[in-house]
Amino acid sequence: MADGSRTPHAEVEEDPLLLDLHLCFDLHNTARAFGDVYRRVLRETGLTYPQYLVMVTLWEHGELPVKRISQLLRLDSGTLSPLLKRMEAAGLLTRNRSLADERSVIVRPTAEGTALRDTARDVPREIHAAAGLSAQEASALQQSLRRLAASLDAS
Amino acid sequence: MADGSRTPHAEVEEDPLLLDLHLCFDLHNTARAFGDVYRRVLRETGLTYPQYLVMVTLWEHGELPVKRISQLLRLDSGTLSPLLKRMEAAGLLTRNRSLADERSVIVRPTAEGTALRDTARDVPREIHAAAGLSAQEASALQQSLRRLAASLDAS
DNA sequence: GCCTATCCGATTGTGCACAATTCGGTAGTA
DNA sequence: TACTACCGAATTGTGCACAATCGGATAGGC
Repeated sequence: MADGSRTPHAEVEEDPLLLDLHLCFDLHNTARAFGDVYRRVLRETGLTYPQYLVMVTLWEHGELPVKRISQLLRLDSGTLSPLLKRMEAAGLLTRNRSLADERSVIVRPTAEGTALRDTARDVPREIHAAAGLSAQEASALQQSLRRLAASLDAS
Repeated sequence: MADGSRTPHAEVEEDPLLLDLHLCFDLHNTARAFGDVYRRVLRETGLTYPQYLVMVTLWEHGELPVKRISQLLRLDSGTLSPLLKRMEAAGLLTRNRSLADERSVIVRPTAEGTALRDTARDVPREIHAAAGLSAQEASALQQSLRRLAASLDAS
């Protein structure tokens, strides 16, 4: 923000929007707050949050086709293509056409990308600490969010 | 999406990310689902979700300086400036320097912008129906989200 | 072997989020 | 009055989300 108005929930509550907007609005605000925390926590790694998600999937699964990453992270090809190119330029991964199916592009972490896992080791703990939720609270919130998302998707 | 992979929560659950990521991930997915619904519901109005938020504040408050809109909606000037210009070009509002303080720009809905309220009349109800939550459930979820956002902001 | 439907990725264009900077305007102070 | 500190919008640049489209590749039916 260009000024100091990022102060947590100050002016908004005293002058609320119409009631129906609140839920989606709070959802966005919370996502934004998460974004701020991830930005700070990931600063050392040089990754953005979506890029961190990609690295986590590569650390967990090893090489993956773009299509699979898209499914796992629900990221569009229009998002993934330039994102993966930036990460390739940063030396974190390689992109190569599959020999078996030349439509498919296989993404593989480089040694540098794999090594970044050590730098990112504390990220989960720091995020968890910042959220300040118990495992039960987090799980309950997840349940609510998933039910809501399912309902929205189904509508 | 370019293909049919937007199917609600299919492949993700069978092959989960690390546990710590889930909460933020579900948050993003739910925000995305809300985005889809708002896009559909707002299609008739020609507004995007952030633009709808601006119109709602103008319908509620009448004319407002940009700074106030920024505070109410937590939108950055780098976001608001081009957004308001597009809305001005669409004939929904006017932007004029305040006579009292020429640093300030006052945003006013046009007649067309005010009339759009009728077109958007059913938006709250449709969103509520799509979410499928009782008032209690929605309120509880809001509480959780606000507590979480506050904790993240404070960290 | 050929044709067609389908799949996959990349690309293009628009809109939003955030950081950093710029610039004019205002107000407080010497 | 002149100087300075601060304020408010706008701009620039980067990155992500989504829609629409294209072109290459595969597989199935004939």
